Amino acid sequence: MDKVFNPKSYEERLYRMWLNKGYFKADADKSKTPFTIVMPPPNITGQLHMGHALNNTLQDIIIRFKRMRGFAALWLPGTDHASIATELKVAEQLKKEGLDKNDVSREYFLERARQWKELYGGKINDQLKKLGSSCDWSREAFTMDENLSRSVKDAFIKYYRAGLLYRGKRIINWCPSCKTALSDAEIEYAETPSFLWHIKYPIAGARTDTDSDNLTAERAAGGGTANAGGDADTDRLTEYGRTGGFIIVATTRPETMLGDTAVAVNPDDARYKAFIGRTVRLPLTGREIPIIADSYVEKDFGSGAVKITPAHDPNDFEVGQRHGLEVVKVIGDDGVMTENAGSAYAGLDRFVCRQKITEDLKVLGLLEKAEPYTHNVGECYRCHTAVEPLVSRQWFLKMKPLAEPAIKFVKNKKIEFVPRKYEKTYLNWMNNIKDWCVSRQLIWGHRIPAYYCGDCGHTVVEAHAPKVCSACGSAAIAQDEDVLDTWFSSALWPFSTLGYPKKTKDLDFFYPTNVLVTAYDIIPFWVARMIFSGLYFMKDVPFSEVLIHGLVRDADGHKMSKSAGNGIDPLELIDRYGADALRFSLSFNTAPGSDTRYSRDKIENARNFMNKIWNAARFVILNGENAVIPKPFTFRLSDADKWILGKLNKVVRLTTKALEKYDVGLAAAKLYEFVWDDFCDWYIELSKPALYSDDAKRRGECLSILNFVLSNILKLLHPFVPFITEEIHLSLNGKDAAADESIMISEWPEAVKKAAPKENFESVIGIIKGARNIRAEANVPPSKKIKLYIVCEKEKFFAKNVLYIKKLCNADEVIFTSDKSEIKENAAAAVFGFGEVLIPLGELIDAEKEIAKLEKEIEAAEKEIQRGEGLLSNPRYVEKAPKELVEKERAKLDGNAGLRRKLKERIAYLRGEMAR
RNA sequence: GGGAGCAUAGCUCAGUUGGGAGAGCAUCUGCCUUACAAGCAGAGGGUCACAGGUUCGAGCCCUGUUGUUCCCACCA
Repeated sequence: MDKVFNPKSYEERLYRMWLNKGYFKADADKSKTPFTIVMPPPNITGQLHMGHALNNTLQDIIIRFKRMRGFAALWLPGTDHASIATELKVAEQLKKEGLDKNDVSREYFLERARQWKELYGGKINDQLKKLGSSCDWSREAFTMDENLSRSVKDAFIKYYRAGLLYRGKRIINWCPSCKTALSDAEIEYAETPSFLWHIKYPIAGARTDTDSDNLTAERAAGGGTANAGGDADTDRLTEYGRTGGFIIVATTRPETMLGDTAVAVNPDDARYKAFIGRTVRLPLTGREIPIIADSYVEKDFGSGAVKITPAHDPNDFEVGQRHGLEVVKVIGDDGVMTENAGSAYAGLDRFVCRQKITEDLKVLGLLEKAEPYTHNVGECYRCHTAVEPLVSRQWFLKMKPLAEPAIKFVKNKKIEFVPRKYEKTYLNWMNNIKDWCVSRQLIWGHRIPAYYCGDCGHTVVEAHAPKVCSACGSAAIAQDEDVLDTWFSSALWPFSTLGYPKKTKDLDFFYPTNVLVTAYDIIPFWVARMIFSGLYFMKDVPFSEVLIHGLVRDADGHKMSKSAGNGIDPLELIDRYGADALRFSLSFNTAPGSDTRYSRDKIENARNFMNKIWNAARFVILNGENAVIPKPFTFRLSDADKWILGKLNKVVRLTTKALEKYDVGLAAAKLYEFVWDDFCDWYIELSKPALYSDDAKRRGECLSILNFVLSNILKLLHPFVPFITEEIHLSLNGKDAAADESIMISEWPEAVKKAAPKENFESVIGIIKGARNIRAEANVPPSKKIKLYIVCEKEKFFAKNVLYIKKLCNADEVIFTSDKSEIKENAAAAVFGFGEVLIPLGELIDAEKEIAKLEKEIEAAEKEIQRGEGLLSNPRYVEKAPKELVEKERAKLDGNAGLRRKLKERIAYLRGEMAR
């Protein structure tokens, strides 16, 4: 073994070795129980970030643990085509070559996208390998592979035939600059200061000068600053009930008024009740539109009356649907006003038009006021152009029938969320679900398998294009231009990757999968959709558990992101500290499901721990050279051996239990504590007297236990830190040919028998700690040897372990006594489990200081006594609290009373000494 | 606006069914003791956000308040 811990010297080599030996491969081996995890497929545009590192570390810990537990453990990796993200990258690339996405053919674009995927798509998987991910790369899947594309087609066709897919008009978010539809997730909201314009809409039949003809006349006459008729009209504004008045509507987007097809008020709004069913004359157009009642309108916002523009607002669109309103599209795909906007406005940019309309309304006296107003404006996440909601034709998946079983199976605990609280996030979303718009106006993705007849309009949904229309026989058949939402194929991932729609052996064996590991932010997008898809196509849950983890944030609690520049690059961390340190830092000191703030401290601490393990192993291996080492448990165990084996048993149980519950944070913490505190700080130190002695037999026995505990530690730690544990495992067993196999395929440790210590070895440790404390407080130089008195009744037990005490306290003389009065020296004392430790300090002792210290201890003891007496004198406590607890309290009280007595004796003694 | 979470040591966070508050980092003191200074030994540090309630007993359960974070919607 190298003298220094240097992960770079072995990580790559070991990963290659694992790959070559085929340890990651999982077969449908009927003699074993399957355990399956499908990896959340990273985007092919992805670069490994801390989120991926956390996600995949967790999965690798679980799958390595299960593999060691004897399962046919499959971790299935793959990548996602990431429709829009990739399309943007490719379009960007084309742009650099002076090409516009819209000017090249579909085929050319797809070819370029495929090339892009070949070049960059595998990058993230190479990065996952650096992390140590033990996935079965032979099964690596891609959402646009032939098999998976077949699943997508199959799913679409089955949904369609079941009547769950329909085509309809809906408002979508459109970027007039990129000229593409955007999904909700691709919109960013920015607080933008603007105005809330209050516009007067004349009740039809009233005398007004609002027709566009009049406006033209007004302009021709050179007017425009004031309107003579305006003042008279203003008087009428507040008198809603009077014929010939106005209704005031408030809007942040005046340009859309040209497409208004109604004004809506709340049905319970007393101010407007009388107007419902009447009409207003839409200013600037002269169109007459109805006043309708809809509960969507809030009485207290703005004027309480809303202009309804079904073509350019999602909510208005729904209102329009409910009331059968006309949809007038006044803004085009390019953000320019259409002919429907009228001759005065057609051809204007939407924002120029807004300006002109407010001016025109002012001229007409129809602008009541412009109130400063800050609101959220949706922007294209890429070019930050304000998105324009537009009506278009899309495919929708009916969600209600699919959501129902998806809710039921979670409520019935057929699928469990870990931690439990995320079930609420899921159910909340499922219960409020709307039909899913699955079509996207993009090129890169799964093209919708729908064909339309150019002659009769007949629609056919088939895996292959029909030659002629089945309805009219025409050959003019064209496929739908759109592709499917990326999440449509992701939703099928747990079974499409295993061969669906074919009934393969793998699908039969590995489905349903066991646990899905992902961050909470994609529960709605992905987890929910996999659940209803799995239930629909496989008639079974896609996984029985969902392990949710949090996000990795920076030291200040902000989300790590490229644009903010606060991200830490996991590859750089691996390079500098090693993959194991990165992995351990992500599993240690974290709670399931909550975000972690990540800073350099954490990985440095983890690296230090790796270094600790490395050196402990070196200690064991170096001492074992040329030694005859018997098999463990073939000899009489020392008290220290029994103690460490008892501790090992405990940590085996705790770690196993924690990992069964996927609580890696707890498992890591318990292992850390055991390795560092119990094994390194105590057992290794305790082993030194034996190892440095001339007793070859005892030396071998001690080494036997050291080897045993160390090799168990390595196995327990292996899922967390696979590289270092493998490297040490191979060195440790270098001489033993049978054991010279990878730790990856070794068995998970079980608790051993014969380990429980007969006597409480903890009190030996107590003695040592007490003595060290005295030394430190009294500033006894570490090199100075001391004399130690142990006052207790169990001399035999401690005498057996006196070597440890001498070594670890640096004492050259240990004297046992049961009668303290025999000690005729000036000494400082400490109390341990069964008695007291005294160290004669001669001139070094400061009696005053010692007395002060003892008095403080008496104070503490008295507080405890008071507490205990209080409790025990309370009859309700004695009556109701568990008996063992009451007994424990009584014993404690006795102990404290004894302690107080001893301390007082001690003070009296010191005072006597001082008087002398 | 709807929903969820969080509030514990200077910092980052654990704390299982209610039964005397823990870790890592940081701080202070002393040590290169032949595995490890990326280390060893020792020490200090908390009104468990606030106010009530249930209970013999509350960091934990209930109600309210304050602060804070996230998700969804995006209200003209």
